[in-house]
Amino acid sequence: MNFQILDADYVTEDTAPVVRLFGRAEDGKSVCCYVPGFEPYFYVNASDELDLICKLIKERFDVVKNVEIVQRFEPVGYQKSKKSMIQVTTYEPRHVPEIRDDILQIPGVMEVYETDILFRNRFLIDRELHGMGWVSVSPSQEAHQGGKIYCDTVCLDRQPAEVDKLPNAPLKFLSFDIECLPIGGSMPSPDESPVIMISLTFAPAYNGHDSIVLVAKPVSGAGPDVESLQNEESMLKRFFEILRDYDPDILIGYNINDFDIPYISDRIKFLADSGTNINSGSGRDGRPMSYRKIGTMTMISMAGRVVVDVLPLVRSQFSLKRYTLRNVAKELLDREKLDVAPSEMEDHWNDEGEKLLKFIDYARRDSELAMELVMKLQLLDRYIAISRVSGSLLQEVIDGGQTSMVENLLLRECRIRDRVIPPKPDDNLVYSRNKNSEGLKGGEVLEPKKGLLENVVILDYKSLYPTIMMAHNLCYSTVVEKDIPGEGETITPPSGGRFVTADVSKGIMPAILENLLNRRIETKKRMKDISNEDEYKALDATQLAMKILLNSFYGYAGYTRARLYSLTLANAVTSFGRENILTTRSLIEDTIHTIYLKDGNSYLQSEIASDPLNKDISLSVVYGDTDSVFVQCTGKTEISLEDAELVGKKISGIVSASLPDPMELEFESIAKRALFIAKKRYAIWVFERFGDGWKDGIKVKGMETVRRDWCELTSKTLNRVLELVLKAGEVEAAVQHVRKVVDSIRNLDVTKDRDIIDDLTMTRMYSKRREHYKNKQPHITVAEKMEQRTGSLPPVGERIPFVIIAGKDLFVNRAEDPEYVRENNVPIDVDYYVKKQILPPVERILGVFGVDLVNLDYDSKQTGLSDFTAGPSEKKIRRSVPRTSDIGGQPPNSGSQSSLFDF
DNA sequence: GGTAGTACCTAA
DNA sequence: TAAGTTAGGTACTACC
Repeated sequence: MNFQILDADYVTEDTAPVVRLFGRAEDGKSVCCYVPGFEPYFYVNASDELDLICKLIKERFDVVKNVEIVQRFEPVGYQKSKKSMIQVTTYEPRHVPEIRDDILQIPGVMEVYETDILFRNRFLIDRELHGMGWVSVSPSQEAHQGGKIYCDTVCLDRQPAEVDKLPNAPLKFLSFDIECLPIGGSMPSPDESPVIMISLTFAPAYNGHDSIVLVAKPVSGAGPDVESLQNEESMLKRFFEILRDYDPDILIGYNINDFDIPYISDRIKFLADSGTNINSGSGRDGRPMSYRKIGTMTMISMAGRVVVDVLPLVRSQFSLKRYTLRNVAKELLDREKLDVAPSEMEDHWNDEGEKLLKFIDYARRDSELAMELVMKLQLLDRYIAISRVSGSLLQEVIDGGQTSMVENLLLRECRIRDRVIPPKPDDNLVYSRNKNSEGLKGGEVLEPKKGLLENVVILDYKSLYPTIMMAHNLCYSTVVEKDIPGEGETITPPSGGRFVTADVSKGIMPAILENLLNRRIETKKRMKDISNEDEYKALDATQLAMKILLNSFYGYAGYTRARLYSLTLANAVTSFGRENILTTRSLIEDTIHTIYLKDGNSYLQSEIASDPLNKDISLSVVYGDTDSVFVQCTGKTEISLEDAELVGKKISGIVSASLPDPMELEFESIAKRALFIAKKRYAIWVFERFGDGWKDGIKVKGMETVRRDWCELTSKTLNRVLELVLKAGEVEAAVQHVRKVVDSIRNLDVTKDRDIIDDLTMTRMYSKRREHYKNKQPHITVAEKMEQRTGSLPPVGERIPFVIIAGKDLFVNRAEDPEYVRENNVPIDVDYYVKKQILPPVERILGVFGVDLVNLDYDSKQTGLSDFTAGPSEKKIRRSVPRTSDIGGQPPNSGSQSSLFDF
């Protein structure tokens, strides 16, 4: 039988650990496989007298089952040979952390290694199994008789082996959402407010239901997808009954980690304290779900299943102004969330008819939306692929950061190469690392040639940092710290330090990266001749996972909480990167200099005889950031996209040939027009190959249109300006447009059109606890105002919307909650929006063309606009445009979404 | 009026 | 048992 590993843990039977692998089989059955015979261990590094220390450990600690002297490399530094170390095996996994500190106290003991690897991970790593990987268990084994297990199949196997299989098992997804009845309209609390409804959405369907809403009171006139229960107690019981019966692999919800799951858990505890016991068993081992608060995060665990809170996933993958389910559903699914306002809940709940039915349907929508987000946006595919490639369990990949996956890969490769890994650094070590961490320098950003440019070829380095590590054999295992290699056997990066060459000793990290890179290329190749859509998607997710993993190693090396932290290594990588982009620039400008085009081919001067019919194009690097170069092409005649493409490919070929393998400068795209405002701020009209033709679009980087702390009005106005300037070259039309916008704001009657508030709303993240703010911030003032009004402060991490209202006070004090402004007809600070939100960003763009700011605004007391003049750098030209003239081409937006500013 | 310090968000 | 990294622009405020 084959099944896919969803989760793993262990139980103790007769003082010996037995690993449990939970999963879903090909035939759809859920499986729990018991694996006995795997033992916990760790390493001890001591000076001399290993035999004596072995004996001491064995005598002193009765939880030690065995000690053995083994040969291993130390974690960091090039070493010519392995070292004798002690491998200590204990009876139970918990014994490892129990004795490690005492062992460190033994005279002669210097370090302990791998003392904090979770047992389930230790098992997966050593047996070369992977999260979400397929394993085969032989059919001959007897069923295991352990505990109360909610699985279709319970089996026993000492040696489950991984099998190669791409598609996922027929996984079952259950999405849920709870509704609580707030007492007096305030935030519900588990020891006061009952859970009144639970909505469930199933994929695939459960007994013919796609969704069910459980209601904790009698309901009449509801459809078949509503289950009415007598009271809260029987509803909660029913919820867990369905959960166990449906037996989902993935439990989904929106904000369930921080709300629904802790709420249910606490509510059950509260009910139990008042004498009502509910079987809340929900894991595959029949135990309840549990949660722990770690810092600001809540960690959920449920044996055998994976808990997926959609909120953090959406947060990390989409840049949105707000992450309420309402806004996310609207932005990403184009779906409306249905809501009963908290103040009306009680009224709806106490109703017997239509209002109650409406409430029920509204509740249903929430679990449907969470499910839809996961399915339609394929939110899990990438995590499943990362789990399979890195080996970490899916739950860890979803909850954790890059650390767990990088460490998982490192542990696997190091184990094969007999190299041990240190434990996570303690607070003191982290502190001392942080103190010195100013020593890590990053990428090089070239000063852009500001202004409007034409024919800019864009090239970038493919996976720059990973390829640098491979090319120069940069690794923890190659850095020279302990043993001294021979003459000429080392590489010295621009940042200093020394690394042995791959000929002397191939680095572990370069090996991992090379493997990932090659597999990614192979996966991409396979994608080309595959017609099955699911398989294509799985391969695509796999190649993306490999890309993510490739790019995670550099950051890990410079991360102060990493087990393996090396400033020398991280600095080596970035210093090669900086050197590289600078060399690339001079190679392009000084060595290549000009490219000659003839009959659809490109040549260097040395490759071609001078001929007046040739098209010569001279090159200039106008911008570059870390791994990219923007090359402006100038010629005596018009340069076509095809010409620019030839140039780009020629540059790519020449530069790549000059680089060590596998570094590669890739031709990316062509900017027909490009506008550079500052470092990290530009807009380009970009063309990319699309089959035989070209696909074009405007790409904006860093400017206000892509920033969430500017209002929508700014984005819309700026986008229009950029489009006019870049695509049509129509500066005048752009000026005209801005005037029209300014005019509209100046004449705004906010009391009449309250929808405009949406366009004037800015958002900022409430990023740290209030007491840590040294200065007042607009969004924090709003958060405080909201606290006064509703009694609760928004949680840290939430994005807070605000508008600026009229008044004489300081800016920060005039920030106000948009909802409050809408409801109370609070006047908006029109002048702020014109002078601070529209004009400065617009001027940064139009200033390039000599348009002066004063000509874009007029004082509200004046009746009209004066003519505007060119700026000091340009010739004075009259570019007056009648205010009433039409812009043309862009019909005004109509329909319910329209706004005053959609010109 | 210039400038230092804080905060935020983005590029890579 | 929380968390990959640095570079860089812009706005606001307090302060000289």
